[in-house]
Amino acid sequence: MKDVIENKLKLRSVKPTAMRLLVLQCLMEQNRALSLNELEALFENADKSTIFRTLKTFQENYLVHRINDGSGAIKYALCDDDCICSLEDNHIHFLCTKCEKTYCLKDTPITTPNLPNGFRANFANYLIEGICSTCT
Amino acid sequence: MKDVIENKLKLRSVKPTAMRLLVLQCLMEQNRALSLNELEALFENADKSTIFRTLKTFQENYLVHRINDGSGAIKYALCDDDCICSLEDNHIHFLCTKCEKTYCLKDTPITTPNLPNGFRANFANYLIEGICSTCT
DNA sequence: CTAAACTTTGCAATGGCATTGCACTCCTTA
DNA sequence: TAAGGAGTGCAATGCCATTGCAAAGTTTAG
Ligand SMILES: [Mn+2]
Ligand SMILES: [Mn+2]
Ligand SMILES: [Zn+2]
Ligand SMILES: [Zn+2]
Repeated sequence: MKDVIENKLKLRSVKPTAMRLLVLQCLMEQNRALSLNELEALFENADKSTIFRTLKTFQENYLVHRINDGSGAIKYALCDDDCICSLEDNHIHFLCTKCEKTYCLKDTPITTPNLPNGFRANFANYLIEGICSTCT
Repeated sequence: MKDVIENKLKLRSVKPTAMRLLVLQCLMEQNRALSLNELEALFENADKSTIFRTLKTFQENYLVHRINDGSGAIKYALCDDDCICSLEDNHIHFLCTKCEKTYCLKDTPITTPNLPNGFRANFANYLIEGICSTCT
């Protein structure tokens, strides 16, 4: 288990510090997107800015992607191993308005529409709000 | 011109105060989504909280919809006259990363994907980032 | 092995934006 | 004409993201 986590870091050339291992493990265990505050709450004695910088490092090295779900706080979720956060890697995110949890719907790829003339797309953030399967 | 604006308000049963007429006119003239700060800057001597409450009233009466474009500030844009801000009224928004302007792509309706079992959609926010036609 | 150089962490600000309390003004109505 | 209600301005407040700085930990050259 710890090996899997360390490998994920090594794969992206990120040095495995204690904090990084913990945060990465957390993100792997929860299969959903977490906010900075949610992550902080899961640890008790870790500083928020350290977690913030951990996530920033992760993000810069394609270990996580950030999700703007309109909840006021940015959510972070694990990237796939081959993710480079390109337009092709973007996928739909779902925010349940009941349990307030945000999920990556990686099996539901984003279909980029035909844009008006002269518009070019680099990144897509497709967020669907509704009721999730456990809250139905 | 002023008639058109007043009619828009009457259509939604919103009393036409001076501020409301001004804000609505502003939103009609710019054909794009504006943030609270952008609107405030366009007026000089209007209070931000008044504009905020004006937009809130507009939003509650389907005169404007709010757009989360990840820029840090919520953007507001005019609704169509028959809009009730339902899932069917949701449309794609485009943020140009060069000029920082956000546009409603009302001609580019959102295709709601098939969600996993048990997930139900109520609202969609589909944001595309890229370069707009005037910045190309 | 040891000291300098670099990285990571913790703590305490800072800054931006949304939102609200309160008093004042303005408008409507009995 | 006075009372009630709606709209406005100003000044807070709160939340979240982000950063400066110094301490602690790690790596590397000598
Ligand atoms: Mn995701
Ligand atoms: Mn729009
Ligand atoms: Zn749920
Ligand atoms: Zn542009």
